[in-house]
Order: sequence, then C-alpha cells, then structure tokens
Amino acid sequence: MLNLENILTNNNVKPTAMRLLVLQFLLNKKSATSLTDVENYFDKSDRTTIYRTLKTFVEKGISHKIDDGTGITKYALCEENCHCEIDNDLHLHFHCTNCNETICVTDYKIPKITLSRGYIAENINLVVKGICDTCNKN
Amino acid sequence: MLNLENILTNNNVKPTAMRLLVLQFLLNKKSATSLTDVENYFDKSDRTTIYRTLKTFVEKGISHKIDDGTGITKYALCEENCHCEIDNDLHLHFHCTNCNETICVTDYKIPKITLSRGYIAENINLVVKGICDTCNKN
DNA sequence: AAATTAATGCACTTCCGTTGCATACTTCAA
DNA sequence: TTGAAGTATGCAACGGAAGTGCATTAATTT
Repeated sequence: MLNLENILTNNNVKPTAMRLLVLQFLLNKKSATSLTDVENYFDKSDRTTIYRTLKTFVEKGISHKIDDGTGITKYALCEENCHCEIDNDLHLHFHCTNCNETICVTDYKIPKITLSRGYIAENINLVVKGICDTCNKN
Repeated sequence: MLNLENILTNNNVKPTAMRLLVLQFLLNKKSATSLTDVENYFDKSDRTTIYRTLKTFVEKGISHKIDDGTGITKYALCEENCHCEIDNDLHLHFHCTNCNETICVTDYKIPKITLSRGYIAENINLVVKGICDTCNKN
C-alpha cells in the first residue's frame, strides 16, 4: 500500500498536514503544476510554505522541477522509478500553448547527444510546444 | 560587405546609434546574451531601450530568443540562413553551469520527434546543461 | 517538562520583463 | 521650410515570481 504518508516517509520527509495536502493535489493533477497553481487551490495557504514544500519534494526526490519555457517553474511527481536529477528530469515535456498546460511525456526517451570534445553534459531539457490532444479536438 | 548598418537595413530596422552598438556587442559576444548583460556593458544605457532594441531584433529576424532554463531570457544573433521562429530557434543550446554562459550549438540538428496522435508540435527547445570546453580545461 | 530541532507564516526584498507616457528625433508631404 | 506624422528614446512605475530573514508554533528528544 503506497498511501500518501508512505510516499513522504519513504523519502525522509515528515508527513505534515500541508505536505500531505500538496502531495494529494499533485497526485490528482496529471499535468505539471506551478507554485501559484498550488497556492490558488488552497484558500488559506501561505506561499512560502508551499514554496518550501515543493522545494523539499524536489530535494527528496518526490517530485521534479520542470522548466517548460514559460518562465514559470513547474513541478510534477516523479514516476515510481524516476532517476531524475534535482533540478531537471530527463524525459520530454510538452507544453500546450493553448490551454497552457505542461505534461510529462515519459515514454519518449531523449536520444543520446554527442557534444564536441571537452563538453560534459549533465542534464538535458527537451520541451516541445504546440497544441495538445484535448485542445486539438475542440 | 556586410557591415553593421547593412545588417540592420537589410532587415528593415533603422540603424540608430543604440541599435548599432547593441548589434556590435552581440556580434563580438560568441555566447548568448541577456538583457542585463547588454545593460551592464553600456554604462549610460537605458534598460527599456535595450529591451526594445533586442525585441525589435528578434521580431525582424536579426537575432533569436533563447530559453536556456536559467529563467533569464537570452539573445543570440541568427546565422546567415537562420530560419528560427520568432520566439525560439531550433538548434541545441548548451548552458554551462560553471561559467553560466549559454552557447548555440548550430551544427547539432534536433531529431524529429513523433508525438502521440492529436498532438501538434510547433516548436522544440533543447537545452543541455553541463560543463563547457573552457571550464573543463581549468 | 525543558531543550533542541523542524515547520510554518508573515513581511519584505530582489530580479526580470514589461508598459505608459512624455520628450526628442526623423521623415515626408504640402 | 515648416509643420505634421511617425518612430525612437528615456524615465518611472507596475506586476509576477523566486527567494530570504525572522519570529512563532509544533514536534522530538532527553
């Protein structure tokens, strides 16, 4: 049983009320979530607390940070066996310019990139922008 | 002869003093440049003017915008035959986490990406972070 | 229960991108 | 050549987002 509390404790994060709520929210949302998204969802919430909650999640490997090129940092829960870095994970992200949602495309594997001699790649960020499934239908 | 003035007039941009200076600066810099970079370089400069200068350059196809994932918009001159979009161009960018410079890797071609049915890709942004050539030596 | 550590909430700062508006400079037509 | 229209510039200010400092509260340990 992988309940909310376990997810936190398994990653050495103490399951406080706020953290459980934020985790729940992230679980329900399929798309990547911004700090403001979370803040708006909870009426009586403090921006800083949520900010630090998300930061903790990223540091402890519960979620990862997404830079989708909108200038707003997004967060998404890691997959079961996610090996993402602290600051970025390695799958493709799709950002819909219509509904403004960003989703993780985990089944797409980023191809190996050969750089010029002397360059060391530590992290790859691949974002495709366009129109998503849902918006395309409407 | 492709002097500074020609670059501007060829792209329907009037060659004002400020624009020539900014263009010169961009030409000399090999790496991608932020608004603040330009601002700091010119002592007696107005942020807004430079901002609008860079914006004009992008709109007229003289330079392109780069989102290197640092959260700070960068600009780089387009290549001779650059077919970049207004908001992004399509080659790989390398961001060095040590010296904080971002460079265009124009010889790397972004591979075709096949998305799930219903998704339309309009733009692709590929950023590799790591240690650059120069920093690696030192 | 006291003391230490961790989490939270509030206020505030900083940074970047952006806009509004008034002034200066060009261009062009009468 | 003058005056009107358009363009560029400079100053001030706004707004959003990330991040910090500090005091308060809650949880843990001894």
